[in-house]
Amino acid sequence: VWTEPILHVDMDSFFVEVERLDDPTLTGKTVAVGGPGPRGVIASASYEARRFGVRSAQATSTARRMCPELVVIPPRHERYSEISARVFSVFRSFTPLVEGLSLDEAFLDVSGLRKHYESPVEVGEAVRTRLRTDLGLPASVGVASVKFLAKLASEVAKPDGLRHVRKEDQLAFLHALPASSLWGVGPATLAALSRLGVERVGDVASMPETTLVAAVGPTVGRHLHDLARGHDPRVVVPDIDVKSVSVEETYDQDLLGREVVETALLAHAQRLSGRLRRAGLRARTVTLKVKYPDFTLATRSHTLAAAVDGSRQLYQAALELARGLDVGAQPVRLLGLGGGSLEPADTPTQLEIGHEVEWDKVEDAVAEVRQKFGDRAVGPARLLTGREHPGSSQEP
DNA sequence: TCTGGGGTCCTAGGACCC
DNA sequence: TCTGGGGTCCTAGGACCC
Repeated sequence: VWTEPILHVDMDSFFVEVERLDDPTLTGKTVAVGGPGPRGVIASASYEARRFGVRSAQATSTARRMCPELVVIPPRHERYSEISARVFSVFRSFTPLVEGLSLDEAFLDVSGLRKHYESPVEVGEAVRTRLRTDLGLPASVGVASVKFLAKLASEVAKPDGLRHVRKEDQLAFLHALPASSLWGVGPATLAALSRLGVERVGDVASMPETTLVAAVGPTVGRHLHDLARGHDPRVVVPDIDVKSVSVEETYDQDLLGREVVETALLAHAQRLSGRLRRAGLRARTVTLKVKYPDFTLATRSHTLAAAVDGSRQLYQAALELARGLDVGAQPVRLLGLGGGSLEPADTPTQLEIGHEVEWDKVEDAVAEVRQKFGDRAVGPARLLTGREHPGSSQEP
C-alpha cells in the first residue's frame, strides 16, 4: 500500500478560485485572470471558460473572441501569495517534506505517515478535504511511486479529483500518454522527437538511449530514457531557496528613445528594490532584459563587488547595462530587471560614504510605505504624469 | 490570434588561477 | 620558451515550467 508515497497536489484554476473567495458572485461564471490590455495574456481560466476554448497563455483578445461573456480580472499577485501561504501551511500540517513548485502546487512525501493513515490515497483525500473545508479551495491530487508520475496523475485527476497510479500499472499508464506530457519536453524537444517518429511515451521507451542522446543531447536524452521507464531518482526536497528575483513589463506601446527607457528602468529599479527588501535579500548580479518588437531577446548582466538592494544602486547598474544594448535607437516591447546571486540582507555590508547611509534610510522608509500601499504609492517626481503632478495645472 | 510575468536549469566560451 | 589540465567564476542565450 505504501509503494506509492509521493503526492502531487495542484490547486484547480488557483487565481480564479482566489478571486471567487473574495467575490462569490463570480462563482459559476466564465471568469479568467489575466492582463486586460491589448497585449494581455490569460494566466488562469475557470472551467466554465475553458469549455469555450479559453486557455492560460492565450492572448486575452483571442479569449474574448472565443467567449464574449468572459469576465477578465487583472492579476493580484500579492493576494495569491497570501492565500498560497495558507495552502502550504495545510501541506506542512501533514508532513515537513513539502517541495513547492509554484504558488499553487507542491510535492509531498508522505511515507512517514504510515502509522496515522491506511494509505497515501487516504492522506491525499484528507489534504483535499482540508483545503476545501478550511480554505474553500478545490485541489487535485496525484498519488504515485515517484515525482513525475505523481505530477502526471494530478493532471489526469483534474478538476477536483484524485488519481492513484499503482506501481504495477504505472508503465501502462505512462506509455499511453503523448510524449509532450513528459516533464521537460517543450516545443523544441518535441520537434526533435517527432523527427524520430515518436508520438507516445511508449515510443520513447522503445528508443535506444544513444538515439535519444544523438537527437536531443546527452542531458535531456538520458533524462527522457529514464522517465519513459518510470525511473525518477529525484527526491522531495523541502524549501528550496529562491535563486533570483525579477520584475518585467510588456508595454502597451513600444518604448522609443533612451530617456523613455531610462525612466521605465527607474520604475523597475524601485519595484525590484521593494521586492528584495521585503524578502530580506540583496543581489550581487543585476540582469537587464530587453525584448524588441520582433520578439528577439537580449540580456546583459553584471556582477557587483557587493550585493545591493537599494533602488539607486539597482538603477545605476541598469543604466550601465543599457549602454551595452541598442535601446534608444530601437523600439522596446519589454523591459525586465532582475537580481541574482542572492544573499540574506542581514549579511553586513560596508557603507562607503556618509550620505549613502542617509539615502539608505530614505529608501527604507519608501520601501515601508510601498509595502503598505503598493508599489506605485511612492516614487520620484520624475515618474509623475502631468495630471498627478501637484500644481501642474497652474502652469502657464 | 498574436503572443505575460515570474521563475529554474543547462550550455558554451572566455577569463583567471593553480 | 612553450606548454598541460583542472577548477571556478562570469556572461549570454535558450529551453522549459506554471
